[in-house]
Amino acid sequence: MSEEASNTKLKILELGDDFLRSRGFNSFSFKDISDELGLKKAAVHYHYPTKEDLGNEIINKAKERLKSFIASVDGTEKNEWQKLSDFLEFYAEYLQEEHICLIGSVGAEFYTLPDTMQENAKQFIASAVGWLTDLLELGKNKGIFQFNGEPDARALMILSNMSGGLLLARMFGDDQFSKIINGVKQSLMN
Amino acid sequence: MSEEASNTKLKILELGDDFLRSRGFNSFSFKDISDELGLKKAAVHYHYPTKEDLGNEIINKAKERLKSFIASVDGTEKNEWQKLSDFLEFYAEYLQEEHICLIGSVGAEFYTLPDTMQENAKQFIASAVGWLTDLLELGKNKGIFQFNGEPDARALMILSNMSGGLLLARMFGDDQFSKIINGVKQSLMN
DNA sequence: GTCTATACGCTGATAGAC
DNA sequence: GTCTATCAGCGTATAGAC
Repeated sequence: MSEEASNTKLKILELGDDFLRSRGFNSFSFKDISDELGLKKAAVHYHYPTKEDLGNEIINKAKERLKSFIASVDGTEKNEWQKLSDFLEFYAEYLQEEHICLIGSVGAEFYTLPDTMQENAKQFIASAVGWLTDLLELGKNKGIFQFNGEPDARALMILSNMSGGLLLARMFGDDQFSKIINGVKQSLMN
Repeated sequence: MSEEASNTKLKILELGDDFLRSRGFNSFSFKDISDELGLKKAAVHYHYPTKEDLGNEIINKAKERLKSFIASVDGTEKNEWQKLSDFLEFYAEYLQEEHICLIGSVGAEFYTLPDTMQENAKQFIASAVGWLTDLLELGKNKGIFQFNGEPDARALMILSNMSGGLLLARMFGDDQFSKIINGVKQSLMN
């Protein structure tokens, strides 16, 4: 039935997302996906004709995840400090599945990816930078954050801490990522 | 003659290093290398029997580069601030060749790599963390750096800034990396 | 929606001639 | 040291049956 069909499509997408962020785009294949789901490669191609299609849907899904996060946090009474803390936790959760974020997975192979994926990923990450920049600026104006320099430079620093931190955690353990999160928070207090 | 032979071997190594840090380990092939050098795949296999061999030599070369950097800086009158500044510049130079560092390139595909490469990369990056930690500790004790928290947490933060910053620079331009470098310096002054 | 069958180039790797 | 030849397997992708 059509419900199961769309269930397959969703499973493919989720598995693709898993593979992308655990191995990299060029290190998984449609066969990996079909094997894991107990079907044939052709079935995967039915749902996502090309790997580029799948890749873009994975990025689109990440955009939605970010949108959901923002909605879940901006529509509340939380102050800027709590929102930032939630944002950092959003990244920390990746560790549970041994994932890195799209900055790392897409960035490392950036020049090998189809143009549409490069553009799509840029948009996604730019919106994260934008939201974080606004948060930092507002929080600084309110006196909740203390830091020198421009909010957008700080946003880039924090995102590099998150993306780079997830990479380092793979080699040196999750506790190293915790140190980075604590360091980021500390850097906004003093 | 044997000089040209070892020249080929060196060219393969340098090209492999270039490919690894611009595309990723699973996104270049022996054919890419042989094509670029105007020879056949078999010739590449003669110098590096397996891709794993080549990969490990690339990492070994990175170890030497780091060693050279440290030697060039620790054997001088430079103070800790200047050494740190040189270290950050060491990363900034990657931008000229559109490279990322090994934390990014190896980290993103970490679980797909042979065990020997994973171990080798860990060693390399651990030694960078170690040197930077010592530098930060010494500089803090001398009053050259001002920061809260442990030196090793700071070292991880700075390395995540560098590795993540190189990834972000691919998407948003080299000037974004400059902002991060300035931010890192600022974070050690206030 | 999923299957079989097929296409064809690329992959890492080896054997043996020059 | 480099070559030709060859290998088995995998890569993305398509055509057409069920």
